[in-house]
Amino acid sequence: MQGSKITFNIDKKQNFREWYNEIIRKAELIDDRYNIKGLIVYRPRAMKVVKEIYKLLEYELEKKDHEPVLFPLLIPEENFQKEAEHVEGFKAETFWVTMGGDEFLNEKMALRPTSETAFYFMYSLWIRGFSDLPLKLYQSVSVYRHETKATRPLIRGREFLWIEAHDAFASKEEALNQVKNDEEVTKKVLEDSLGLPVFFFRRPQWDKFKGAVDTYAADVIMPDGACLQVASTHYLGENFSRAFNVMFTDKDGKRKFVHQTCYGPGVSRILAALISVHGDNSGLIFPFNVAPIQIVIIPIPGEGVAEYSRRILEKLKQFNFKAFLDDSEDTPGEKFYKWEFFGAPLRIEVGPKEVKESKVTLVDRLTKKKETIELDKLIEYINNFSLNQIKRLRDRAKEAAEHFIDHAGSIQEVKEKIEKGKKVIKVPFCSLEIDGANCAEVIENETNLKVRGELLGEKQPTDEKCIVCGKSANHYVYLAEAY
RNA sequence: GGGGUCGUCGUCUAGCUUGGUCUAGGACACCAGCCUGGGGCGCUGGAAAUCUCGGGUUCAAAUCCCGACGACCCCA
Repeated sequence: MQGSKITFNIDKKQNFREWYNEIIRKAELIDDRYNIKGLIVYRPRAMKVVKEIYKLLEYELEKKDHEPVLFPLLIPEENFQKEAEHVEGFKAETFWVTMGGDEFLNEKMALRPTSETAFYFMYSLWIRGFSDLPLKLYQSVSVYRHETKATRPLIRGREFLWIEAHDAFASKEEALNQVKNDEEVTKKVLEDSLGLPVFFFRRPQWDKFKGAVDTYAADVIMPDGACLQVASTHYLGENFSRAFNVMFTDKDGKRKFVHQTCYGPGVSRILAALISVHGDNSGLIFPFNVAPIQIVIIPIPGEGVAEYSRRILEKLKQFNFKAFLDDSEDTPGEKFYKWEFFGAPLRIEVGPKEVKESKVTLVDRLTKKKETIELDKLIEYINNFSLNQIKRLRDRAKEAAEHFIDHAGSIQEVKEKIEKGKKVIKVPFCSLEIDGANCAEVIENETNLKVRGELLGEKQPTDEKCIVCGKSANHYVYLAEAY
């Protein structure tokens, strides 16, 4: 692994898919040579980031009163079939365990594609009275879906990592409020900590989670302008509590069904977005706070350099920075290229000059600008850098996303905007209820774009017409390609 | 769901059309030794592939045929 020479020369803007396919393998993030379709190995460089992403999400969820649990991987068919719409939605892509040794099982068991039917079976046992509510639990696990479409590493796999939070409330209002809560968690982690701008939509009825009343979802705009759904939150109403008989005795003494929500941020996909949005033609760029190696020290051989660089490494470790001293036999130039490719946000160069003057030379991965400072100022500099770098990454990502966004007042105009390279187009639209499905289909046939939904918290049209049927428009919806 | 391209050392590949000369060639990476060192791709030597798997045709298969598995691309 040491000293491996990387030749990487793919233009991200021109050829994003190829860029992505190459970088995830060459940067040793994943290995998709595992011999089952759609299952990949997460290598250390990816797994370290995955753990950081989990940490951020779990921290925010727990701040909002969620507690961790771990449910079994297997769900008995009996549970699975309780909510009719849910089974319909998932049965085509569920893996089933049918045998134990040589014996066929009496009842087959599903490899969880999602865990509503595992959680709510237990919720019916746990929830008695209003004092048991709200119940807010989450688990950090992998789920399994027998994807029939083409799989794509980290983006669409038959196994992927996520968190699923399952919340039960006494009232509809509290449940609906949880959706806003989930939006906040998503934005806090994705935008504030990871620098990934998200668009939080209410999805149309024809595109909702099977079994939900309403689905809300966060999309990240990828470098090719297509949307990647990185988290979704579902208002389940009483659909599942009725199916699983999850009831409580309210303050008025009456037995009532709980109101539920569930929230699923997709960690695999968040990683895919992180790689895609921040990387450039020289390789990966990680935000400082989640980088597997935050600071790499490259010695330029000379009098006292080895010892000086070891001293710096020790100091950085003392301050809990993830630092690495590359004292391999490669030439400094080779190391520069290598660590830029691997996305280390900050590089320290130390050579004879620095040793003599008690200084260090720092290079920012993002701008590649060099700066030499006093060794004494190093920690202060890094603290500053970590705050500052995420801001710059976020601004840069926002700019890249906005570049794709536009609006239109007719299908013709949508087509013109597409011609001009726009990929996410806001239009007035009749209805997100099932009666709008026909218009969505027309749009998809004409433009290849899907209706992603209405942006939460955005002003909706007052006297505009749907661009397809001409009926009065109730929503501004965003049209985009989707992963 | 439909169509297409492809699978040879760790990686990228040559060979496949016209089966035998392939005991499978190269480059990069790897290992050993040298050299060098502030933006990489110097030297010498070494190890590394029963050609994705299963079947078939043949005296003979990386090469031809069938199937499976896997990867990528395009369309719905």
